[in-house]
Amino acid sequence: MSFFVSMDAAPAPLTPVNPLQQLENQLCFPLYAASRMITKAYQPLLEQFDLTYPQYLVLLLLWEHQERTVKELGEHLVLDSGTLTPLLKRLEQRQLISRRRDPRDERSVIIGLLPAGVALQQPACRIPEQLFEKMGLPQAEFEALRNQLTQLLTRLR
Amino acid sequence: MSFFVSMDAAPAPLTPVNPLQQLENQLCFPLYAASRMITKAYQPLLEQFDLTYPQYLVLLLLWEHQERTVKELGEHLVLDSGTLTPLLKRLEQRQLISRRRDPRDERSVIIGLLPAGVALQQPACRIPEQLFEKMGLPQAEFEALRNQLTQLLTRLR
DNA sequence: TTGAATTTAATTGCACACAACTTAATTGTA
DNA sequence: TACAATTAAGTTGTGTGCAATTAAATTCAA
Repeated sequence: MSFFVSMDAAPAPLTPVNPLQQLENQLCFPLYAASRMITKAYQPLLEQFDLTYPQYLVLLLLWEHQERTVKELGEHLVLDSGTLTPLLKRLEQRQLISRRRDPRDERSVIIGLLPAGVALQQPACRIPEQLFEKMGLPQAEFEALRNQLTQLLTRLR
Repeated sequence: MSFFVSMDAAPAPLTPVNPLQQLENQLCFPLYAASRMITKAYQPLLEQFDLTYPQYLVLLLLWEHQERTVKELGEHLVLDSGTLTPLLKRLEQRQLISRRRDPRDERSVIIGLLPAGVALQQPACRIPEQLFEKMGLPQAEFEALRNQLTQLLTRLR
C-alpha cells in the first residue's frame, strides 16, 4: 500500500489479475450460480408439496419405475448414500416411500412408492411446464443448453 | 397392481409418465449434476490450499479487489450472509482475510486480504487452466456453454 | 470351501445453502 | 428532530453434499 494512494482508492493488485482467474471467465461459476438459482425457482412450486428439490428428483425417478435401489437412485442422481440415506428416511417418515432390504441381496435397499407418494405424481406433473414458463427461455435456447449440459455430464462421468 | 403381473416385473405406472417429468428432459437436473461434478473436479486442485470451492470463489473476488463488503461478495456470488458469515469466519481464523466494520457505515463489514491470503494468489492462479485441461472440453464448446449460462443467469436475476 | 476382496448402506463429521428471525445502524419523512 | 422504514450482518434451524469410516452381505480366488 502506497502512501500516495488515498484511503478511498482501491490499491492495485500486487499480482496482475489473470483474466482466467476472473469469475465471469470461468465455466464453473455460472454453472454453480445458475444451478442454485434454478433450484430456488423450483422452491415455491415444491413448497405446496413440502418437498425439497433433491427429494423431488427422487420422486421423479420413482414415478417412472416405482422401485429402485438406493444404488440405482445414486447412479442416476450422482449422489451417494451419505446424502440419500437421510433424505430417504425423511420421505419414509412421511409415508411417501418404503425402504426394505432386497431379500435376494441383503446389501441392497429397495425404495418403493407408497400410496401417498404415488398420489403426488398427478398434482406435481405440471411443475416442469410451470418452471419452463417461469424461466421464459426460448425453446431453442432451452434445448441447446440442455444438450450441451448433458454432453458435459457424460464427458465428466 | 394386477394379480397377473409377476413379482419380478415392474408394475406399470399408474399414471402415464409425462415426458417432461423425466430427468433427462429437464434443464434443472443436468445443471444441478454438472455443477456438483465440476465442483468435485476442483476439489483435488483446491485441497493443496485447504480451500473449499466457495471459499476459493471469495478469494477470487478479493484477489481482484482486495476489499469487498459482505454484501458485495454476496451480490457477486449470489449468496447471503447466512452462508457467507460462517465461511468468512473460517477464512479469518486461518488469517487469510480480515473482517472489520466499515467506520463510515457500521452496518457493513469489510472483508480484506491478509498477507497469507495474498500469498495464495500466485500458486492458485494455474487452477483455472488445470481445470480446463481436466475437463477436456473444446474451447468453442466451453465458451458457448459459458455464454449461454451467463445469459441464463442474467435472465434469472 | 474358506478367507480375502468387493460391494452396498449406514454413520459421522464438516461445510455449505437458505429460510426465517434478530440486532444494530442508517435513511427517509412528517 | 423524532421515529418509522429500510438495510446489513449475524444467528438459528433444517436439509443437503460429500469424504471417510464402519458393518454386513456377497463374490472371488486359492
